[in-house]
Amino acid sequence: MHTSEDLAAEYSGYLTYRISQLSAKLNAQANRVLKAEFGLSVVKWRILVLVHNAAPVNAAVLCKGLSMDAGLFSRTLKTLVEEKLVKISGSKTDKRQTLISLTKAGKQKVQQAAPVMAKRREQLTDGFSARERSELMRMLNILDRNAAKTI
Amino acid sequence: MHTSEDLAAEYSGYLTYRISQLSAKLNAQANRVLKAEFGLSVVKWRILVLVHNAAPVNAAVLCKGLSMDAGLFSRTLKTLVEEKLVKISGSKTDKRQTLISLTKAGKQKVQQAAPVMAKRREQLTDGFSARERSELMRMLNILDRNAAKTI
DNA sequence: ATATTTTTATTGACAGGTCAAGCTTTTTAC
DNA sequence: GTAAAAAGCTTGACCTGTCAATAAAAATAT
Repeated sequence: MHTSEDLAAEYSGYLTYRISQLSAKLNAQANRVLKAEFGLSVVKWRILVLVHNAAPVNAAVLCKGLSMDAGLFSRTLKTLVEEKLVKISGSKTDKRQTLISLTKAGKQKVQQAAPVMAKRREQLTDGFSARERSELMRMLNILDRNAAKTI
Repeated sequence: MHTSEDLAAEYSGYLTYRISQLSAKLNAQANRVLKAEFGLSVVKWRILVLVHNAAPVNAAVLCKGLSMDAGLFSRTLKTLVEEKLVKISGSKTDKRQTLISLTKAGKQKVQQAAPVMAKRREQLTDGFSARERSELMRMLNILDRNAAKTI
């Protein structure tokens, strides 16, 4: 008879599964921190960060930049507007677009959360040398490229 | 004004984001292949593989082995039973448990899909030396451990 | 100029996944 | 031996994320 540890060990050789597990863990954790301390979700946080660095910017640019689904973006943006963290205005040059920027409260939120999230990222690679860190990034790049052409 | 490429490049230094993106990409791809060729999902596939290697086994062991939510597992198992890929029977020794094993059709499905999925995993690390492959696994282990204690 | 195609954004429908409540059975503590 | 706690599983409610359909505006082609 197998124990759950046996099975976990067996499955852990599956790279795709490993990555999926790690991603889920990191995501759940980030969501917990963001919600508890700032009332945010990961999706909201990502949008806020990009808007902070690029405002005023339209939805299509953000969606592509984040590889985010347009529907998810649209709905999340709506709640961010309701929460008065971002504000939108119609573009003069293209009436389809809505230009997005942060409100004062939105900027404050980003400035509060940024150091916490940065620290979290640093802790994640605790024990990595600078060389290993860049090696990891290089490997992720290759995996990403291979994933694009897989099957 | 920023382009979506600018934003993507900017955000790509965020390790957690990179991992999340890669994971989503791999997951979507696996789902496409599994659905198109075998009528499966990733969740179903993972369950089938573990049951194949460990049957007869109960739900709790599989859930822990896959770090899967018990609710999701229960519902997915139900459809696998309806699809006649797995069969369940009550345990003699513990009346709470249901023992899970594959039907003949379930075994066939695993045997058909296994090589396809194995090839996919191999392609993913195309260009990696054996050393790099194990180095990647080592790094993922560290990330996983660090994630456990982060914030 | 006008017709066609593409882009931008929103919406509805649905599958994937999480969380808490509840029920039965087993284990633990006294 | 019985009460309390924990384990195994299911279900309901709910949130996230994906996909297809739609509508308006802009770009392109002829």
